[in-house]
Order: sequence, then structure tokens, then C-alpha cells
Amino acid sequence: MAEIVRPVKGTQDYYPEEMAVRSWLYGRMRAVSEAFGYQEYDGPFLERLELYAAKSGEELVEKQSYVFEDRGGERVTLRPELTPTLARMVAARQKQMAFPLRWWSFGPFWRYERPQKGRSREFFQWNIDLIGDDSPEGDAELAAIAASFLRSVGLRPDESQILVNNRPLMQRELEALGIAAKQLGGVYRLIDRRDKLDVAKWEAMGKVIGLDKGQLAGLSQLLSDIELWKKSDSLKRFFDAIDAYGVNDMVRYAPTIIRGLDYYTGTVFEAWDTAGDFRSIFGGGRYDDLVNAVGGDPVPAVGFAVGNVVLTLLLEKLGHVPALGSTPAPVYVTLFDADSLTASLTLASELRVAGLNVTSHLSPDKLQKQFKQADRLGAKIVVILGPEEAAQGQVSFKELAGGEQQSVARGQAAAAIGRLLESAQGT
RNA sequence: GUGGGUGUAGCUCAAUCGGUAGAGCACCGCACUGUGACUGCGGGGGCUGCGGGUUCAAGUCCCGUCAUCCACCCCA
Repeated sequence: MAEIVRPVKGTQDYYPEEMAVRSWLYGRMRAVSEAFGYQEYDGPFLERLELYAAKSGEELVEKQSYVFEDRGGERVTLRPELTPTLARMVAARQKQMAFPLRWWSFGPFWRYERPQKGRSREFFQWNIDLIGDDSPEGDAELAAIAASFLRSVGLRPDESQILVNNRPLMQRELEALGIAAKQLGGVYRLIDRRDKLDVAKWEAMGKVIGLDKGQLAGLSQLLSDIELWKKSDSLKRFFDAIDAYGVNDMVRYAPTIIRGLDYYTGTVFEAWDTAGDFRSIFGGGRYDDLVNAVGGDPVPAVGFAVGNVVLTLLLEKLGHVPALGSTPAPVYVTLFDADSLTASLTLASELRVAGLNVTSHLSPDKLQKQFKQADRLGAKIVVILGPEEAAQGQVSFKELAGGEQQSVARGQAAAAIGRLLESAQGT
């Protein structure tokens, strides 16, 4: 036998069981998005490289993007994120649109990096953005959407938390410590490491980027001050709104949250599993300059993105993925023998016309085998049309869970099966 | 890009000091010629990732290579 061609590294095959999980997540995302009045949209999966050159993090564009030349010599990129596309789309129709826009999307993205736990090269992402609103209440709306979503997939406050900070606030505080503007990038990275490195290593890293002892001490103090948000009018209004949205059990201030991407300008947030088994579940925040950066007039915006990989791992670990029916159809019509092929197919067809979802067995195998297959597939009811039934104008059907079998006149079969399915669903 | 772990049946794994490659699950058959899930009995399945080396002898030791996982970097 020839060797099976390997899939591309870092991609995932979605067999029906995995696809059911992805579709379920998509359904929850859609429900929450629509509950808050957001509209679905999408952009192309291919973009010009220059779109990302404008504003994304250098690492993301230079090292982690799939870039290639198409047959016409154009340098194109498999989109590594959606936000620049969104900014481009908004900029293109800016003059004719009614702001604020509330938009959401779910689709595939690609990043060329080494696969590991929670990270793959091809993944799916939910993006949701509020464009054209610059209020802290807008920030809070996105955090509330995020919290509602986490709840809707079964995550409790003790399992997952949304951590919030504000970049202007941090910038003011860092400047007060005498940290120069050009040091900010390095300091942000240092802040991001706060929980990853031990104290000695963390301080060593601080010295490398040019912080003196007093500044390090001040920074440490800053990063343990969970009351720091009270110095920010923006965050005060944010948390008032969070209370109003009824999600304050899932959203809290954390001075160590700063975010890596360059384009965030205001409030930023991330969701984490409280057990700390995984990397962040999602991240987002305010980006007021991005539409401007791709050629439009300045428009304030806030949004976040949720990848499916970490989220799925976490939900599986916590047992929150529901038992999803990968059942193709609840009704399975057997084929008694080769001679009854036409009769069986016709029966199945009649049942479908009556509104039932029906799988037909296509080869005249032993009934034993057919029942076994029906059971494995997860069918609820198996239908038999054999010589006895045919002679009496009847159809037999058996409910697999209960094991009870009955026969009814053929004309009433669909109705009887439908009733049985409904009562089975009720239990 | 850097560092580490692991590759044995379809899946999960075992194999003592280097000495003829095994179990559970799954699959197939029979008990049961009109009935699944449960039970009993039986059966098929392996280039031990690949290539080389050491040895009387390699799944086991050594080198290389590929794949995969984990960590770093970065990030959904």
C-alpha cells in the first residue's frame, strides 16, 4: 500500500467529531454576537503583505506570516489576523457607513510557527469589534460580550477570568518612574514576563533594558497594585459599566496585562484559565489609530479575538464540551435483501418527505450487521421492511435505546416514528 | 530560529541484564439463517518511523535522519 500523504505541519483534520465541536463553538459565538446586536462579515483569506506592514507586530509579519508570490508576481499573505482587514474594509467605505459599527467574524488564520500546546499553524478565530465609539462603556461592552461568551460555553468565574488594564494609565505611571518613552517597548515586554520568570531573572532582565534599582522597585510596586485602576477615569467608568452589564464576577483589574501587538492604544484585556494550564484564551483591546494607518480617517475601535485551539483544549479538560450528536440521522432504514432494494429506498424517501432525517443501508448485509452499524452511528430508530411486513402492508421499527419493536401500517409509519422520536427527545 | 522528550498492531500501551514481539480496546467470525448495545468462544492483524553502525544476537546500545510532542521566542 502506498504511503498516506502527510498533512501540512500544524494543520488539523476535522473529523465529524471534531467538526461538531467547532460548529458548536461557532454557534455560541454567533448567539452572543447577535445578542449584542453585532453583524457577521468576513474578508479575504489572502491579503497584500503591505496591509500588515502598516501596523501589526514586527514578529507577526516578518517571521510568522505565510508570504509568497502568486503567479502574477504579487506578494500575498495568508491572513495572520483579521484586524488590519477590518480596518481596510472600514476605510474603504468610511464615508457611507453609519457608525458605530458592530461586526463579528469567524474563520481560518495562518501563522508560521512551531506547533505546541494550544498553538497551531492553521487555526480558527472569532473576531468581534465595535468601530466608531471611543467610550469606556464601549470597552466594557466588548468585555461583557467576552464574559457572556465564556459563560455560554460553561466556564465559571472560578475557572476563567478576564483581566483588564489600560495602556495610557501604565504609560503615565511608568513616566512618573522616570522611564523614557523609547524604553516603553522593552518595559512592556518586561511587564508581560512578570508571572513567567522568578524574581532574580526578572530583575536581571530589567537591568538589561536599563532600569535602575529604584525604577525596578517602583515597577514591582506598580505591578502588585490592584487598586491602580482607580487612578484612571477611563477604567473607573469601565468598571461601573461592567457592574451594570452584570459580569463583574468574571472581569477584574490586573496591572500585568499589557498585550504584545503594537496597535493597542487604550484599555486592553485578556482571558485566562485560572488553573494556569494554558496560555491566554483570548486577547483584545482598544486600537484607535488603525483605520487611519491603512489610509482612512481616524476612527476609534475596540475588539478582541478568540482562537479555537486553547479554548477547545480548556473546555475538554474541564468537561464543558457537550455530548454532541455526530448522528447523521436518527432513523436508519435497513435493507432486508437484494430484492427489496427498491422498496426500502422508496420507504426511506417517503419518510424524508414526511420530514424525517433518514439513513438508508445500501447493501443486503445480515440484519445483525445492519443493526450494529445503525447503533454505532448513533441512530435512534431502526426500520425494517421485510417479507412479513410487505405481505401485511406494514413497517416495523425498533427503538434502539429501549429495545422495543412495533409494527404499523405503512401509511402511518412516518407519523409513528416521528412521535417516538419526539418522546425520546423529551426524556 | 534555540533547547528537550517520544516513535512498537487501527487506538492506548507493555516487553527484566541485549536473547523467538505481547495485552486491553477496536475490527471480523461463530453461539444467533429476521435484530444492535450486554455475554461466551474463536480469528485476522507488526519492515518495532527510516538509514547506517556495534554484537553470535538489537524493539532494547551508538550515529544520522524524518515525524511528533513539550518549552523558549511570539501570540489566538
